[in-house]
Amino acid sequence: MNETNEIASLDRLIHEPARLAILSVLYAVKEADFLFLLRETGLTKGNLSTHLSKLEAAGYIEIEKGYVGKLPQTLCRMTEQGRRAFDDYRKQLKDFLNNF
Amino acid sequence: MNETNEIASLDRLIHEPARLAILSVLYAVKEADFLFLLRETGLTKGNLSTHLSKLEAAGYIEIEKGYVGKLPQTLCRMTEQGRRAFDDYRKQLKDFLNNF
DNA sequence: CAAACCGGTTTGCGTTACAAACCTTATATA
DNA sequence: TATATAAGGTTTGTAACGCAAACCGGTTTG
Repeated sequence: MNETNEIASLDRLIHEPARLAILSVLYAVKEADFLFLLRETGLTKGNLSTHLSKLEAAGYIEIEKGYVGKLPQTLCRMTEQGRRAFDDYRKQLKDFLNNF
Repeated sequence: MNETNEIASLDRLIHEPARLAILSVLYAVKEADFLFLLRETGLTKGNLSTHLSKLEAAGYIEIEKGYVGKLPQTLCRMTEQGRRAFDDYRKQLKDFLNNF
């Protein structure tokens, strides 16, 4: 019935600005390492690390740990599930904005 | 420079879905009492009460306590400051969505 | 071989959102 | 007249959260 009410059902995992920033990057590039995300989002390392873990736990991204030369590298990419969730989220937001 | 990065600067007081629901109602009606907001947002009483207090503390809404007959009544309306903040928030969101 | 650096993770802490419990006054019931 | 019950909110308790500082294993530099 009430459109504005549906805002309450927003996916809070995505709604968090830090995660929104991460997902925005991953949505566009399909693969990004930790340091790239760090620069792109402006988050601190600790913060980025925990947000990535949450997104992974939710099944929204995949994390692949490897090495580049002798240095560790954390590679991230969005899953199909993540892509769908992000699409849905943006649609909800768009619908919400259209009420004004 | 980076557009997606700006999502980090979203007003978190407004960004919270419960408060977003409250503000959406108040933006439209200009004056609403506690019980109306309760029905309209679907929040619990405790929750609504604390969110209203936060919005008031931020200067985004005004709260006027009075009586209707012998029953207490809490009347809420958006301030100009709140209206501007809400407008800004929506604009930021809209800009964000336009990146996709 | 110590110090600084790299790529992250974990810890500690203040803040938050939430609903249950509670409060005050008013009305209904027995 | 006691005593539930309801109305309209507020306060309390608690688990989860977001954040940056501190930390960690390994590598390179001085």
